[in-house]
Amino acid sequence: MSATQGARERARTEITAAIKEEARRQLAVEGAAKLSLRAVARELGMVSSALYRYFPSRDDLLTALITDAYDAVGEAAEKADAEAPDGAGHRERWVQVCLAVREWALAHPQEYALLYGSPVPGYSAPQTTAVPAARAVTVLMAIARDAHGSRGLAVERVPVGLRGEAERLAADIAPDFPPAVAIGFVKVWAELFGLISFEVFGHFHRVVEEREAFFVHAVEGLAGVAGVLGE
Amino acid sequence: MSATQGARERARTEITAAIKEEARRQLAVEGAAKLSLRAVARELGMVSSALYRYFPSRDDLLTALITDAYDAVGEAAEKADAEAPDGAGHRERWVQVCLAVREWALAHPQEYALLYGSPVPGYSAPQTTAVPAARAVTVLMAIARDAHGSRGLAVERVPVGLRGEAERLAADIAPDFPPAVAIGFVKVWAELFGLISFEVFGHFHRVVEEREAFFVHAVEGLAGVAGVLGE
DNA sequence: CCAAGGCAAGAGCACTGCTCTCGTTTTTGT
DNA sequence: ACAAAAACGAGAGCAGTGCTCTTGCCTTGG
Repeated sequence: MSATQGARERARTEITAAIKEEARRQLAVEGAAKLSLRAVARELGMVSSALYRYFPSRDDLLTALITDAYDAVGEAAEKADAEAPDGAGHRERWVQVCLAVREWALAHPQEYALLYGSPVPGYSAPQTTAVPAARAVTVLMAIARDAHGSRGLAVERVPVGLRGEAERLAADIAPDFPPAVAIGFVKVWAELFGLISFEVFGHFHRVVEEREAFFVHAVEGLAGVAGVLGE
Repeated sequence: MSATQGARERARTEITAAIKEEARRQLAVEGAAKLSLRAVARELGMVSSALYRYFPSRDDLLTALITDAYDAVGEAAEKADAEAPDGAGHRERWVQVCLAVREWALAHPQEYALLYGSPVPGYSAPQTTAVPAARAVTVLMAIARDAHGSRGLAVERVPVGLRGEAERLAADIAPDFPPAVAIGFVKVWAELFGLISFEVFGHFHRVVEEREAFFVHAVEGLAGVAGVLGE
């Protein structure tokens, strides 16, 4: 909080960062299952019990990594949107953001697995991760919103049985969205991560070869479902 | 192989099955991360080292569970298709099969996570699981094939940059499919599991409430992308 | 300046996957 | 039918894990 903090406090934040960094390193190499508190401590030249001053348990370390990872993917999405060329249409922005998320996932498969793979313990982080988790989706939502504002939105109709859910959903996540757009958006959100997960988790092995082109084609289709048209 | 096998051989298959059964039980309760060989052995009244006569390692036990799980979801899909009413259109069959996969996943979340969540070790099963893994997708492919045969197929066009990939893909997975259908089918396949994974892994918590209706709406949309029309 | 609290270290507990050895039992080859 | 070979269960043991507790040191705040 303050620029000049006590030496002890500074040491604490530094060591905490070092622990997370080393944990992230081991996570990338061995995967979440084999992430070992003792190994992290060993590599940092401290004894394992000392590490518990910083993280009360292994799961808390993992939760911290999850929060950071959500932030990282959110930042990648935000950066991609910000760097989109000025004249870019909504669909082009959409594709660029999706590509950024995919590339982050491919570059950090184990961290991605922490976020969108199997939930490791019982339930790790209920509320703490909610805010950073929303960053990436907020970017895509903003694009849909812009498309909506400039009438670049066209969406399929919602079946009657789902109309109540659609209205409730719109009210919850984006009150300015028409219910049909809200439903379409959630669909697309989940489907996007189906595409990324299949690629990251190896299900496209010996199936899809030109993966980036395939991905772009797919998310262009998804943009249509979310109602994000071209220019 | 033979109906009358030696007592030893019969005991072996029985014990192997008992081990997998108990492992599956523990998997459902605690999750894959905490599945313990020793706990399984303990529950079965044998010593842990004896278990290694049946599975060379913990990962091999997991691989066996994965194979069985692929078979289970494949069987669920096949059954749903077989039980579809006689006059059912292609789209209705499609939805029923998707629902069956989803319901299996919701009923066996930990086993589902083994298949479509984070790949646990490095890579567990390369070729062994390929055949059972294909069962479910084969069912959906058959529906698309039937739709194709009765001209119930209409699919978006493939961009030029992806045309080569589309042809190669069609030749690999379904030579009787037009390239555009093959591409659309793979897209839909991945997106379907995005929907299921988000629901099973809890990403729809406090987002989607009427989940079955939402799912049906979503997979009806996917049917369209795969080119499977109504009646 | 001194008590209070944060800190690192070590020992220790209960648990894990896995290996090896050692008798016993079943199957197999002659 | 008998001996050799293979399969098996039990136990001890190794290296590793998450986590707790106690013991001193040292930086803080009053």
